[in-house]
Amino acid sequence: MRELLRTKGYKMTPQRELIFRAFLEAGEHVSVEDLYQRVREIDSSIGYSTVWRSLKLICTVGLAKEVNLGDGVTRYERITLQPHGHLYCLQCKTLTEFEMANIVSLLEPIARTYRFQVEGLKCEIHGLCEECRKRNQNTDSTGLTH
Amino acid sequence: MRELLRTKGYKMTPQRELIFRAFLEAGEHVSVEDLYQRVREIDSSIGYSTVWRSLKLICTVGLAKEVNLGDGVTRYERITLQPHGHLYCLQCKTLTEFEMANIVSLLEPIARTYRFQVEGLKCEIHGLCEECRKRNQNTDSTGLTH
DNA sequence: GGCCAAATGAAATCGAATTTCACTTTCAAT
DNA sequence: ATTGAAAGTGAAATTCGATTTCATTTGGCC
Repeated sequence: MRELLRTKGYKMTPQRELIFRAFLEAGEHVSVEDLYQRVREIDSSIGYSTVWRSLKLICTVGLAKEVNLGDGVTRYERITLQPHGHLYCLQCKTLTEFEMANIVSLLEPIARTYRFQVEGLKCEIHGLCEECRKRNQNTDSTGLTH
Repeated sequence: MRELLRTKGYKMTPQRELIFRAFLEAGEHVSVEDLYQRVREIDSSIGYSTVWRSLKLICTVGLAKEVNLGDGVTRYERITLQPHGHLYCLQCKTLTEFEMANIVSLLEPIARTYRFQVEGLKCEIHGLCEECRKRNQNTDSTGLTH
């Protein structure tokens, strides 16, 4: 880790050490706020902006990327070898990943058709997860709250 | 239009008349700011919040939906019969649509596998469009500015 | 015409993201 | 080990789009 940073001209610090570890140990898809809370349980002197900057840095060195779902909160997820899409529950905000290699092989020809240089592919299914649907049946019948 | 609103309990007003028309005449993918500028060229007394509320209303009555690309600006696009994905140029921010019926037929089984009730499907290709790539060759060699 | 819920516009507020700034720390070159 | 320049830190301030508030006006049904 220290090496990875150094080769790109960044310094290792105790804060980064802690934040990077917390990020890797956290499940997928943490927001700055999520990680900030986790980190401050261990060292409450670490500032929000340091966590924010560290997450940006983690992205810069290629270990993670931002995920934006349109709910106003940016999440960060580790970059994985195989491309995946997201099932996003509009109610509980839970993210589930699904394999999308087969979809990628459809998207790439499309990009080629439009002479587009691909930097990233994204596939999302927004809706209601099984748990939320069950929960809704026991309470109201509308499904969504807004 | 007036009827569509009335049946859902909304009133038609001169402002809405103008904003709705401007939205339909505008190309796809306008932001609130975009539409506000267009509208105020015709009637500069119309407020930003009215434009914002009208776009929300257009979504509510089912004529448009929000598109979020992670660049901090919400765009609105007319709902079309056939599902489409977006080619999003990270440099000039231009959106191009592509047909994705074949991808939808891959996504639906996935949703079913996860017992997910689908509310919306999204497919995006982020990258550089042909124009921007050409433009970059004539200036710098890095490609992206940040 | 008259009512009254809905709509409007300006300004205020919200909240996440990002920047500023004074101070501290890292680390490569002594 | 020392040190100085560059990078990093934390608190607070700022930014900026989205959203709400509120006093006032308006649409459309009686």
